[in-house]
Amino acid sequence: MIHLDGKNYAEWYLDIVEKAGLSDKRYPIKGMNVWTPYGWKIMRFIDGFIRDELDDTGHDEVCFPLLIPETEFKKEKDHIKGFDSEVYWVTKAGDNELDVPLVVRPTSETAMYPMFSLWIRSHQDLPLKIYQIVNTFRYETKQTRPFIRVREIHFFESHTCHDTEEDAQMQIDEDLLILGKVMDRLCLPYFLLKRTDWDKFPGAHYTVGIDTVMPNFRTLQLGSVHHYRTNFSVPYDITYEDEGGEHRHVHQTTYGMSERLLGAVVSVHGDDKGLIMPPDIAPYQVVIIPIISKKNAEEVKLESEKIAMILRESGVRTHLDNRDDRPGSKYYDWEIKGVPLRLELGARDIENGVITFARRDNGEKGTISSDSLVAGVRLILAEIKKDMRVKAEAFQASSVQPLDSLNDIPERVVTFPWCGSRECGEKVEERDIKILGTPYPAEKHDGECLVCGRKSELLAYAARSM
RNA sequence: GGGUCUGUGGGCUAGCUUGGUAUACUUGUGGCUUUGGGAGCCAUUGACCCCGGUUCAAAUCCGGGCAGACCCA
Repeated sequence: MIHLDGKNYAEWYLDIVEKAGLSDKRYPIKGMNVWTPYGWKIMRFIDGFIRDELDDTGHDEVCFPLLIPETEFKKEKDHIKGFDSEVYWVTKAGDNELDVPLVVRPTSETAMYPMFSLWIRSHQDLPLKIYQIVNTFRYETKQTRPFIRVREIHFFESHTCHDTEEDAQMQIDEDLLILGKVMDRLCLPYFLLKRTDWDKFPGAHYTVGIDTVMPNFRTLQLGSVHHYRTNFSVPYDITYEDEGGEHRHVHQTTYGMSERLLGAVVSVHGDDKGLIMPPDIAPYQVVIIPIISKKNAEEVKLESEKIAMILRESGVRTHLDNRDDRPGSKYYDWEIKGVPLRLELGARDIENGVITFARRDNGEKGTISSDSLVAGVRLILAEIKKDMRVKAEAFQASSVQPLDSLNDIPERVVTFPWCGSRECGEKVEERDIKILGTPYPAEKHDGECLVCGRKSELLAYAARSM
């Protein structure tokens, strides 16, 4: 196993992804990997939380076609410019060239919006709130990496239409509440930063990026929330009739996050022994290792089956490792996979009426009384979740440093006063860091621009990004 | 976007300079034995990325493709 530190994080990451069975990257297309069972189970839990939260806030799930006619794709000019260089095209069917080439969706605005214009007629149809969980395709030319930079991207995208800009703005507030709930379950801290004008989503009025810090102090963008105003509804002719009989363009938002969430879970929580899964998304929250000797094989086997059954019936995802193998070997296997809590049951435990436990996150060991098994397990899982969050938050907090001079840029997330001009922003970015944006919601920060010295009210965040 | 390097059983790897029988470890399978932190012994399956060229002969040399890793912008 590779030791994890800031320098060899990339190597560690690839090793863990393979050894934990999250993904098989031997599929013979660059950037397109196979979701293997353990990784897919985790992704399904993440998708499930997103689905629950979106359903609870009145979004409806849909599924749009993968292919988009070139004619629709080209309607919003900034949008095409942003994606032109990285879309896949379908130009042939059988032996025939297609009259209208088809784009394989890099995101679904241009697939959905022609339909929105049919669906929406009156203010009573608003707000329209839909989402889908699908795969999208982008022809990445940079180095690919499982979950973090891929060409086939598993993500969710929600799209909403509103009668007013204010209502659309309220949608963004709701999106951020949903984000908070999902990230709590993943034990992931994050920054919300309003992107610079030259870095916002192609076609957006503004973009809020969701970023988290990786062990090498680079930032990873996990997703984003966009306010489009009427930038798409005008070219796609999405209008509604208001109470007064006037036809108006809708205001739109989108919100999306991808499989990078899993990449972040792996990177932020993992250690030298492998993954550490947050209990909420762990395919197995508890693994039971029977400690068998020749004399008591039957008794230990029966007792461990009983424990597994009790836990399962109480809703704890439990795996009983019955393999004919040494206990130590099993410990290593499940540590790589990051199972939050290990229970061991042997002759000693049965005699004392207890079960031995070992926490994956901090290595702590102890015993739980057999009488209070379920309550004890629940309590420990809750503590693990809390401790994982606290630890990850402390790391993120420690990764941020104020920047005093452009001549000496630490390998950290840096903050500095910024006048907001593109000119000054580009001078900073010439130093090999990317401006991630300014805090969202906006905070007033009085200072003098680090570049030009003019009075400034913005605090900018910048970092090397993945 | 520019450059460097690599591709050998499921995984990792030797061999390549100097062309001729492909190495170790691990995993898998069957058996014996063992079980509170990666046990041991025996048997056994399994590979030279693809296409073309040079040659009596190519894992090895040459060209192209595909895939991967690293460095710089």
